[in-house]
Amino acid sequence: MILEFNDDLNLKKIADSGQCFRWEELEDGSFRVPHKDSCLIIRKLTDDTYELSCDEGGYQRIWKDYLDADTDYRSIRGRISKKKDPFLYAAAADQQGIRILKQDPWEALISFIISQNRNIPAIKRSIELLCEKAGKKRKDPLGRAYYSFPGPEAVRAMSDEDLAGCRLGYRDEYIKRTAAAVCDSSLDIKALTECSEEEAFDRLISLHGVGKKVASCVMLFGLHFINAFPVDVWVKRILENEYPSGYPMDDYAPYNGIYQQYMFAYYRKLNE
DNA sequence: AGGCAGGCTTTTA
DNA sequence: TAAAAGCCTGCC
Repeated sequence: MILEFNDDLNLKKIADSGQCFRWEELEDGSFRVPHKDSCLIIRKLTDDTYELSCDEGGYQRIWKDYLDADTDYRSIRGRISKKKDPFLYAAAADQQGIRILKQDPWEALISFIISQNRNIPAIKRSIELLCEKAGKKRKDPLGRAYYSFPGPEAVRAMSDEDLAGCRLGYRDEYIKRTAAAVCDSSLDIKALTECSEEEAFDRLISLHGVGKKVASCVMLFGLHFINAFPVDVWVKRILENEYPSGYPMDDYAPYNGIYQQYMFAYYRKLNE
């Protein structure tokens, strides 16, 4: 189908933003986007039209929500004052096109446990290995093979050898225990989306291997609490270097997560 | 209570 | 060799 889309949407920027790790750019500039049991091929045609491999029904049912299409990112960017906050203003201008995807919470949880203390290429590699070893082999809309993200049972059933083959290092124990916690319902993933922000945070950090940073990422990218504000090494530097007298977190509620993402992507680019 | 040091696997640059 | 979208334990 051809999709008319008049708000911010830059596929390349989203793919590089560090919020998702399995988007793949194809030769023609389109992107392969796996999500749950589905896979979308999406390509930009003009400023506000895109070619999608799904039909209208599939878009309404799956991808509209995944792309957070009902949120007006342009107006959220428009709330930033150039005068009061030139750094954030510059970041948002440069990173215009980023959206916060509504990813699968389980995938976000495992992905961000894997992410700790590693750079993005290494994260992508481990996740790809995990999918190859425990996911299901599927075909994308172009008929090419890819692997789905394995569910909790599939991860729990992995042999130590297969898990070690994902090059997770000390994190393999975290992954194993988290999969077990979800399987035996000591963590109810589905309930997380329905509880308060505070409650969701508390439940997440109670997991072995999940601290404040990873929990915040799961909240922002998996549970779509767009006010969650993950502080990693880059954001820490931003707060120290650009906001020595304090960051106006309260003024930016409830959009702190979106603004964090602009700053994160922008600052990384500046320091590459 | 809350902060700090050291260790942890592996990859990347 | 240092750093990487950190967390855990132990210590104060």
